[in-house]
Amino acid sequence: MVAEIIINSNAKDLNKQFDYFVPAELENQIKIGNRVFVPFGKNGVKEGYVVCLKEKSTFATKNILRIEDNFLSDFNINLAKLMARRYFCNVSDCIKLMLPPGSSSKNISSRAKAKMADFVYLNKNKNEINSEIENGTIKNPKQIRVLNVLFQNDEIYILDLERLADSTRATVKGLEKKGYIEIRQKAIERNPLINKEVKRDTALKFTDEQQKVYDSISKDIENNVHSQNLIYGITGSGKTEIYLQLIDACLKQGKTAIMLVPEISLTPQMINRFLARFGDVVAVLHSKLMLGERYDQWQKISEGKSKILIGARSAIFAPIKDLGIIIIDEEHDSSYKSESTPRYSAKDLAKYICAQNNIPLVLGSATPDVKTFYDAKSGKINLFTLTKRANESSLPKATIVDLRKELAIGNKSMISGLLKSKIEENIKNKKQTILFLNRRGYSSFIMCRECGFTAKCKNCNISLTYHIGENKLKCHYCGFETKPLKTCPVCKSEKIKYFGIGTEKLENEIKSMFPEVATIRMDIDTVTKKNSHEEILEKFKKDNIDILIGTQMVVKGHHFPNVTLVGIIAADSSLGIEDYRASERTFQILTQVAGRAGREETAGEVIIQTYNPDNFSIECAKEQNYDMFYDAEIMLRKTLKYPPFCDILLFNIIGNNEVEVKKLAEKFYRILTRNSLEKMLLLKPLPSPISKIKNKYRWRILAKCKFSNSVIDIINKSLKECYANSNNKSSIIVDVNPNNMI
DNA sequence: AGCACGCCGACT
DNA sequence: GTCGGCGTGCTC
Repeated sequence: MVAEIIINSNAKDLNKQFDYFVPAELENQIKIGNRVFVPFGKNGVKEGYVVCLKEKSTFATKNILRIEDNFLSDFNINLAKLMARRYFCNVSDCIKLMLPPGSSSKNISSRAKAKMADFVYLNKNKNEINSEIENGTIKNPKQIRVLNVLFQNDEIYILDLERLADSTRATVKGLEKKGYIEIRQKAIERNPLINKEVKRDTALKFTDEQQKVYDSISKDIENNVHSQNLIYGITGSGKTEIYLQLIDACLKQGKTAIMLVPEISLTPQMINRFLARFGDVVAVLHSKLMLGERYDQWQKISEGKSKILIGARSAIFAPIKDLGIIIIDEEHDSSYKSESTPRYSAKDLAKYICAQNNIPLVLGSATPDVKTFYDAKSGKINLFTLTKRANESSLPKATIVDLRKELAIGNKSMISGLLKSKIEENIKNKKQTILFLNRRGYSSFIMCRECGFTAKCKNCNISLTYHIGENKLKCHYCGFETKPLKTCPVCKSEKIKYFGIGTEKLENEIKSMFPEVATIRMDIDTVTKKNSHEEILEKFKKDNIDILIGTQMVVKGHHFPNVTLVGIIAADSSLGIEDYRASERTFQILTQVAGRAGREETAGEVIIQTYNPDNFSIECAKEQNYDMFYDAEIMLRKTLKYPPFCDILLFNIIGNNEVEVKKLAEKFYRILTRNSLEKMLLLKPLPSPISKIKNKYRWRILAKCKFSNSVIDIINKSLKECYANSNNKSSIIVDVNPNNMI
């Protein structure tokens, strides 16, 4: 028997199958998906995965050395192959996503393992021991207490035994030596959900709107029908309750469920809501878990102990069986698209997985992705609209402030007169305020006014940002740090000017404007530890801090009943980016930030400061009107031929040598042009907007096309051709509808 | 990717 | 002569 093996390597040349003999003694246990070790090259041993079994090979075949483990199914292997073709990467890169957490690590010692603990068992029967106690063979009271505890427990954790019997390790070990008991190592679960005393709750009564959604989708679960569904409803319209009851419907039919949420929304409150409804059949997977915790959650899912998985994007690869539904909450969120190899879209893959399993896919959002909404309007996706807010609270009142007029009347501060007076009023009324500015640090641009020199990172073609807290200039791309400049390194002038505003400067300005006010800042610089994100928000809420200043991190997760004012300092900051989704991003983030204001009985207020008061995405965000935004945006997309009317392909050419990068970009462009058969509209290769990051030079080629099977073939063929007998060390990264055009 | 092979210049 | 620089090609 011969097995086709994919070698675990990210080398371009090794992204193919290699044939190996299956030794006779392994023939009855070898399966597709096995992880194996094989001899490879002159005298190397490599890890690989069985992707196919067949009779014979045309190659001079070697023997498989051994089978390592068996975590992958046929479905996994097929999915990995499909992804490799579709996302232009190696099959082994995709397989790694599906293996237990920690097992793809090269360093054996850092691999996740089951956590072992000592458990104690009786080794003789109860009656025998009892008579020995009665006749005085056993007379040590500590030993008797230990044995008594063991009479009550078939199996007990050694520390619990010692505590319950008020004894010590010496006593327990003594009993083991005499043969009365046995101590065995057993895998225990590290549970991130432990210590959570959550009161169980039950299903809430649906509104008519909710009931309609539930009826339709639960029917698909029951009948094993694949459907795509969008639940479009504003915050507070009760999407989560529908999710909960759909998942409950799955459980009742012996099925399981995956719910994807953006990484940042995977907060304790969110998890608690699921624990309250479902208890310990819930598993979570996200990046903040320790490796061991992640491993155990994965294991629990694999063994079928967990029926519900809540996780960030990579949770779709978890080994859950009998899947009944996949739900993607906040489906517009950009975190569902991976920004590193493999650059997959969890939404697209979820669609595929649901179709393969004949189960419904549910997408939910208050501000759906323009492409999703287009598909919903055109009937490709079932559209369910929730119009009523469950708690009948009213939308916040929003006002736009024109910062140009502010400048004209001589206000050079970042806080407009109106916002200042509103903050004052809020402080007086003991209400809380959130100020949103999507840029961290103090100043983002440092220039010599004498000669025009600007402070740039030595590794990246980007200006350094001044951080006043650490008194350093920092690069937000590579982490490079240097001392702030007092004199210009070129002309020695002292006229160094710091431009641009960040959250640190905003905090300083607020503090000097309102000296006695308590503020708290939340951005990557203040959020470092495992739970710090949570801690800051908790502190803001509990200690009733007057003002929270933050980047987009403040947008999700928490609900602050006492926040009645939200100030958006610079609404245009995301408009300027060179990206077809700039308006969509701006609308979404503004709408979400605005939604933070006043969700209880007090109506909230939102002040939106901008230099572009007439921009439609800002205007629509002010009105909190998604439909109005969508209608305007879709017209633009159609005119300009942007998604959903076509796809944007970004080819990033990256390498250590500037000349080589340019050469490869031009070569690839020539090959692509020749192969594309007019199916793609290709733009000439140019240096990327940020032409160097982490000392790597960057060029790019942009293309517009309908991303079809034939286009995938053209690109794969062109990549192969381009890399074939080339000594160019630069690489080409293909990104379809990238989050980031930089 | 990692490793061997081989072609060429440099040097004891 | 022969040591070692790295470009080239192969791994079932």
